[in-house]
Amino acid sequence: MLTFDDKSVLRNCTLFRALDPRDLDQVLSHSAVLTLSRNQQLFAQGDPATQLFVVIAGQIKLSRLAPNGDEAVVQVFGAGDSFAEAAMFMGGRYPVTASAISPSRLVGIASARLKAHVLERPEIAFAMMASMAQHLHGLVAQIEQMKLLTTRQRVIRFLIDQSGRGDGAASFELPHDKSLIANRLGMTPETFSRMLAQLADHGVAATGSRIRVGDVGRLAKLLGDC
Amino acid sequence: MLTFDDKSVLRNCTLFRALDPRDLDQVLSHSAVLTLSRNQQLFAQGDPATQLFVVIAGQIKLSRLAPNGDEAVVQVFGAGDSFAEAAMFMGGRYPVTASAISPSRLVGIASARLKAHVLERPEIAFAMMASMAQHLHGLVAQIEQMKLLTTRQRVIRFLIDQSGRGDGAASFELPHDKSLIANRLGMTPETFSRMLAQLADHGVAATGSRIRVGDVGRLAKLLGDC
DNA sequence: CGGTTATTTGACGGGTATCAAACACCGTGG
DNA sequence: CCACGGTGTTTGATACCCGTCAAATAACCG
Repeated sequence: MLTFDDKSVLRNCTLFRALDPRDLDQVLSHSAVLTLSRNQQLFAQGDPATQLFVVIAGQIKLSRLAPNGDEAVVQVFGAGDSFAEAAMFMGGRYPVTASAISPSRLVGIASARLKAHVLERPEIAFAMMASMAQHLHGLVAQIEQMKLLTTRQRVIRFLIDQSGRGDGAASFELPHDKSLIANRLGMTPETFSRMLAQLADHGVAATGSRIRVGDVGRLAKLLGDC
Repeated sequence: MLTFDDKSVLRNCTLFRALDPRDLDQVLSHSAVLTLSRNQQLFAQGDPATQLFVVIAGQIKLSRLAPNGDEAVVQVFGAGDSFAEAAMFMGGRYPVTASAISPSRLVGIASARLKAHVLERPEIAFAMMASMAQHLHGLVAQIEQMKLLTTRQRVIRFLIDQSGRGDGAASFELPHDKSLIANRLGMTPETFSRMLAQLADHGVAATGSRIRVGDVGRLAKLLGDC
């Protein structure tokens, strides 16, 4: 059942922000709330796609699995993010596997129901398309990164992104396990660890999952040099 | 001006296939036809995004440019494909650069106009979302490739894809310059050339842009081995 | 506290990028 | 028809980044 806090997240999430409360209630009237423990799978690549999801709390990772067991993390979503909007148009199969990387709470919305709503209220379609556009942009950025940045540059860029600032000092927690971050950045955990160690010479101190950057601007300059 | 042949392409393209002819005419009533010569740019990364496009003939590449001039090709579209649907929801800026890699003909459709149509006919929104979903899937597949396949595997997979078959012999033309293909696959032209040369031992003969594969199934098996 | 999982560190080898030069291809103009 | 410049492709030699394997250490959790 949706709590009051749940609704507050949903009212402000990217996908539903533009909807008026009445429409939102309509959409949510038959939604299911799900709770996942760490590492629990939500759906697997190839499963029939019947719902899209909005994260209320926790973190969900979308990944693809190779026959040999290797995993490629495609995206990670947190509170307020929605995913699998595309699924309802992809011939009914999820193209990725989704699992929780921390205890999570989310709502699942039946695609069929949502389709019906779109026909009545096209504004919902705009919200979905905006959300999909954002995902597209994220994937494009990722491809760009992998194609024209070295591992060191990707790590630097990741740190700058996480710092949320353009210059000065910063301190923050890594959003999840280092090995998962390494995967997201397209490198091995070993390499990620080494890069982090190297950056100590440039004002980056890592103690556990806490990162302290002396000067973000200096990192940005380092990015340019190569 | 739209010729009869142009319309025939548009009627069958992924984006408009589901539309009834009357709606299509409506949508196209204020569209612009564009002709681009090889290497001519359609729009640049950062330009205000006012239109989406459908390719009638030729090929368009979407790429991102690094400050140092390096280029990352993100996708290549041919006749019947549409692109930049997402732009109308991305704050008004194209996130990539688009240019023709062969003489091309395309229609540009004003996003504002299309938005208005969606409000009247939500079915159009479904078509757009389906198209965006396909793009999403393509990008996910690309990320997966780069993350868990070696250069050789990517070349093999590319050849299998191009062959359009699952087994037996095949012969086909490469869709464009080898250096562009190399970029798409995330490797240098030199490496691509060498990989192709290596594959001669496995029934792949390349003479110019014509590829002859002795047995596609054998290639698929090779993919699995590593 | 013990056992499991993450992370670090080291040594090593191979796969790719890089640089450089030779070569093929193609449309142009003489 | 051939010479010619430009572009694209191939081939070779070299360097080095990064993945792999292995072991030690640290962090985590019941």
